[in-house]
Amino acid sequence: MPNLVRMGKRVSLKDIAAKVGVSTALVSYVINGLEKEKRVGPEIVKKIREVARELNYKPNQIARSLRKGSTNTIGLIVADIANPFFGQLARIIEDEAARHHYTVIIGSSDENCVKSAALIEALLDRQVDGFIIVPSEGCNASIETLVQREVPVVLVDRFLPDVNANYIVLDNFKATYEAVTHFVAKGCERIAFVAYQSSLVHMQERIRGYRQAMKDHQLEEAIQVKELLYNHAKDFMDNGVSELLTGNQKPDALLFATNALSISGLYAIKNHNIKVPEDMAVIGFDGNEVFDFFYSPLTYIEQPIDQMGKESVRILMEQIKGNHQTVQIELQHRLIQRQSCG
Amino acid sequence: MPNLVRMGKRVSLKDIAAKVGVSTALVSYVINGLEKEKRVGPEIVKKIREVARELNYKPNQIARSLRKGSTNTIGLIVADIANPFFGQLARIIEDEAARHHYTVIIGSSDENCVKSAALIEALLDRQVDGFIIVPSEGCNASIETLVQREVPVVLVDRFLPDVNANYIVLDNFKATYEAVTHFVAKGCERIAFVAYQSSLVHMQERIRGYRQAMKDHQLEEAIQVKELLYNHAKDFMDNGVSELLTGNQKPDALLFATNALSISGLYAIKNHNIKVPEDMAVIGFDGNEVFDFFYSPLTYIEQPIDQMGKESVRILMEQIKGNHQTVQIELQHRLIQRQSCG
DNA sequence: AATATATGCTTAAACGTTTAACCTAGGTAT
DNA sequence: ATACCTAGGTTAAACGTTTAAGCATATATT
Repeated sequence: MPNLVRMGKRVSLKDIAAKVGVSTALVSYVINGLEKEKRVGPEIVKKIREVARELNYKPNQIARSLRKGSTNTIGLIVADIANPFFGQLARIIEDEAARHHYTVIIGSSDENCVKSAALIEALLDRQVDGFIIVPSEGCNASIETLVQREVPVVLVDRFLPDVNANYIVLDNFKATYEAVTHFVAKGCERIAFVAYQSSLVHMQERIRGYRQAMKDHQLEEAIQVKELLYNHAKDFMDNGVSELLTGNQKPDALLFATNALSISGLYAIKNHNIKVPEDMAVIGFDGNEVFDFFYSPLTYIEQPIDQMGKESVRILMEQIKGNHQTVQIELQHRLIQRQSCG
Repeated sequence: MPNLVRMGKRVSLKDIAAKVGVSTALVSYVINGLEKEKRVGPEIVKKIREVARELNYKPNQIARSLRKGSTNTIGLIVADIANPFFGQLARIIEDEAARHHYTVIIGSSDENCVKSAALIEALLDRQVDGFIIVPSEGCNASIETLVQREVPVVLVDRFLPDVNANYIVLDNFKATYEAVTHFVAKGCERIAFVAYQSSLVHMQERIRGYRQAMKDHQLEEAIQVKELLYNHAKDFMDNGVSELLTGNQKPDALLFATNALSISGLYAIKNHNIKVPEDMAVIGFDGNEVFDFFYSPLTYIEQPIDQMGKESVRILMEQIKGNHQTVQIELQHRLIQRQSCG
């Protein structure tokens, strides 16, 4: 109630109808550009347009949504909107959705499947027309439910192998595979991989790509994967790296599996006064411009984030329109060479 | 229509009412925990609860919003959600709003007042209950309109001097003032300031703080402010800095007015092989962890972004509840000392 | 015995749209 | 004259809630 009092009541179809002296139906037709189809008289059309402008009429989307059963809103669930990777992605999705006259509601799951499920619930209650989701570990059930209920969903950045949902992801296997190959070309042999401990495919694929490449380059015995916990990555990174550096298998190259890991890792490297690339070559994942500030600018695997964002919206729009073919896309990375590999 | 077909129709109050054999009113009361107040019989209460759970009933927030006239949604307009500063801010606001059972819809204005106005319109059409806005240059009119209409608004990061709206911002004057003072303490004399060309108070205050500090330290004749255009900052930064470095007033210290400017600036500095802090001391605004990667980790002015986010939500909630006292808050910065000032 | 009070439930309007169905008057074709 | 269209409108239901108002019945008060 307070809103109505405060905001002096917004003008509705009824107000226009009253002022023009017609029914709300006619006004609705005109507002929605159906005047031909619904055969509204030309003078009336003109009058309605005038009055609508005069009263500064804006349709109430809530009412429209209730009636139409669709809200022109999509829910976007990312791991953390404060993470620049997801921030960029969100921005692209926001713009692309706007082009389709859709609004985006963003939620951060913190890679936590309980939070993720709660977000999905909340967004469903708000009747979003579809979802773009960066799925967390263990959220198979809630995504599966969405798919079952035929709620339009597109997974992005990662997918769930046992859920038959649409997705658009990077070819992660190839990405790390080529990173290792690049290291090898630069003469590295003891290449270690710092990843998150996660059953999610994107991480598993990155690990698999690393392993396979190591094998294919006859470096199988030098394989060394550090899997850190998401929540404790920062705390353990220092120890993790120390361990790596004091072990009997001291690596000459380090591959980081994500943006955040690169940041933490570079800190550790800096603190340990390790020289890049002389003592150790480094490649990161999802690099961004700031990594150029590292004294030896970081060579990194670039994801086609723009394409990922745009396509995810495109696919979702298709699904919302009723196209039920599941779409599953793998995009290719680009290796951006700087100076951290010599 | 397609939604209803696809999603197999969500269960409504009516469905529960029918199954239990009561009116929807009773169900509504029970769902909303008004069974005491509205004197619903204990067995009926139990039955309704059971059936609700059994049918997995979730209230339709759209319908509720239409009826109640409030959506439990707030609109957040930032310059660019892909910018980490705003990403962090958005994240804090998201979490804080969730604690109050509010959902946030984020829009990016690109510092463009037309876009900003369009976003405000779109969010109003969606009947948001209030706004948190990072105002762009020239958007006074649209904000003023909101205030006039008594739509709850809180400006954040910046405010508009001729609009009497709630705001929570940094004491920008003091921030740059103390940065200059810090430079002076480190022995710098020819301190230059790289800012955006903008009439917005936050920028003007930063410039004023710089100027005043320079005056107060008897360095008035060394005052040098470079004001760059938002859209061309990256392009011009290089030239701008070159100019600075070849001019007859070559500075021995550089103060950047924002995060983005620091990034561009550090690039230029790196490209020009300028030694920090020997050749030039540097202080940034809104520094974040990645600046530690610069070969000489950046000393920066830290904004209490957490407090800014939380308080903005708190103030907005007050306003939505009907408290019409305008609240205007200035927060204090912290100077984080690293190595870029010697 | 009459009246008040409490209890437990129903009715129906309202929020602002959309839209199928219906109505009316004039004009055309037969 | 009859039937039939067409143009231009109205009516009212529906979307899913919330909530004021009303209606019984039973119990308590005088």
